[in-house]
Amino acid sequence: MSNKNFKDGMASNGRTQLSRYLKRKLDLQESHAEVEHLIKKRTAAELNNKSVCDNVINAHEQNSLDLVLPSTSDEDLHNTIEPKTMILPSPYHESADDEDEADEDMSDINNDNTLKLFHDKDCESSSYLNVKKVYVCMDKNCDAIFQTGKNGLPIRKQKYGHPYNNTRRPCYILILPIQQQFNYFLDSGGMKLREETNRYDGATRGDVQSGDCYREKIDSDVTEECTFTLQLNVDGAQCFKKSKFGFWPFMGVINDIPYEARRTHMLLMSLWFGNKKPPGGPFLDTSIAELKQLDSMARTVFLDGTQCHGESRCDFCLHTGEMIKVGRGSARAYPEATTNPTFPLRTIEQHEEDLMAISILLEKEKAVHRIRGPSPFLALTNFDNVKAQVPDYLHSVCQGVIKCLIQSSVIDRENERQRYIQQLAEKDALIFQLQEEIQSLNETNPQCLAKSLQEGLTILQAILENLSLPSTPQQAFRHCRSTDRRQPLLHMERLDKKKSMEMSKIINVIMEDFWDIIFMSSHSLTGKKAPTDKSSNPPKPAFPKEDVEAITKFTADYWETRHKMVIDPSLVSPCLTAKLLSKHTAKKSREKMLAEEEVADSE
DNA sequence: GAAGATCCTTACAAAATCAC
DNA sequence: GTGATTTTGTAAGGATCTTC
Repeated sequence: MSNKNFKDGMASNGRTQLSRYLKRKLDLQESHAEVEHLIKKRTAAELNNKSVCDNVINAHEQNSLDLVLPSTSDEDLHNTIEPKTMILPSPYHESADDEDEADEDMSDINNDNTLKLFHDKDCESSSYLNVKKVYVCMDKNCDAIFQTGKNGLPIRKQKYGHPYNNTRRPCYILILPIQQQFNYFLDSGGMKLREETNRYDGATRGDVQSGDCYREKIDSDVTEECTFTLQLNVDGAQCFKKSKFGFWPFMGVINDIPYEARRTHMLLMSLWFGNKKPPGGPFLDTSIAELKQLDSMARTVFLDGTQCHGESRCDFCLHTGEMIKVGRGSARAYPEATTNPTFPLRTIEQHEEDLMAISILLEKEKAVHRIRGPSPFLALTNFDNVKAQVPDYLHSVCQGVIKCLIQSSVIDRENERQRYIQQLAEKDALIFQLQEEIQSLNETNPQCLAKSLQEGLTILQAILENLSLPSTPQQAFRHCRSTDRRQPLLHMERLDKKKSMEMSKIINVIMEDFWDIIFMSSHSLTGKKAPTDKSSNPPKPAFPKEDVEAITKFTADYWETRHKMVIDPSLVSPCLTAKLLSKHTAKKSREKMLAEEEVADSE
């Protein structure tokens, strides 16, 4: 900000920084007397530097505006009056001494009585960085500014709004001095950083400095070599997940320095903390009532327009939009225009005409081309209310087109999923039908499956007696039944390899006859969890104890009758374990093979 | 009947638990 | 503490089935 411009802004009568709207009114002599009166009052207040309240520029979700601020050189800064904060003129400023008179002036511009409630004395001042703190009513539906006492804290009994409750976490706005931050930036070599980026070659595309709008500003007469431009950004965030309290920083990013420097030299202009969205506040000419309607679009509040889904919401043209039915309600849509040219583009001249029309209507609630009143940003020098706006990336793109595309994709996926679910249900029905057939067959031929091992061994006995192979366990079983048990027996605690294999084969045959691979692969001998099983899965259930005892008894009987040996029952256990292991391995092998086939099919 | 694929059996190792 | 037991995994080889 140049020293000259800054001084002009600080010490002039304020007319040069009036909004175009007010200047226009001045030119047309519609309200010449009242405006002059206002200017006179405000200028006095500014020179006394008693208030910074008008400097608070609250924006709302994900809005970005471009404005041009004349800069000061390093040298100029030392000659500049060191204000506590940078003063941007506002028609709402008033001194605390002539409160009543100022209230009348404010009411001429904005009928919102809430604006009358704020005075500089209602700020809590900080000794560090000259931060001002403005307390706002914590009530959800009230944006009244709390009057503060001598200690800087809100007094309990408030003239307007609700009484201050010091047991509740307060809502407040921190107003940080922009000028002081800007000085720090310049003291840190800001001018040098600017010179580094002032080498646009006309061909290389960048994020900001190669933009047409930016180049137009830079190449125009309104800027000087030491001019800095800013992007204004604001968005809100919760302090932590599920917190009712959030904070909304209003920040300025200096365009005219390298990207990394932009991130390290951001200007924090104001900070809202509270359990609700930030009020337009006494610093802006937006009514509190309209602010209550604000649900997402800060841009509309701070530029004083309708909401994003309102009529003529496009920031760049006068497309009014069309109402379409959505569900049980309706919504405004902006279909692609088929005519060419489509709709006239917005211009600053048309914007001023709209503001004039509004002033004639004197009805704040009626919007003209979605404009309800002059934007407070118009008070900024060289601020183009139309060109300064950039597309609302968050709401127009992320929550607009992209959201629709994602939803469309999700719907396709959901339809596909429903088809698969239906096919799966048909397969399940088929399986259920086959199971019923199997059950029916079992019932008509009960000898196919035994209900217990004991019952099965009885059936097995009947079958074995019809076989003639002496080496089979079946015949051995028959043999063991017919052998004279009075012969002397040999007690065996270990078996040689040949007999061990024979025992394994006998047990394999018995188990194969009575259980399928699913049952055997899903049971272990004892039901204990495998030491090598690191998963959290439960251990396999134990094999039925009575069945183990039956097999052991049968094997012992067989050995006794076949080989005239009394075997140690513990010799049977490894054979059972080995069989269960083989089925387990086989099942795993099949599953692995199927998985590989599925992978191959999918590829 | 030969060749290949698939399944089963066996041996061995690792790790944890249990009984002594 | 030590050895036995149990469970699981891997690898190798054999048995069985399928195809030609």
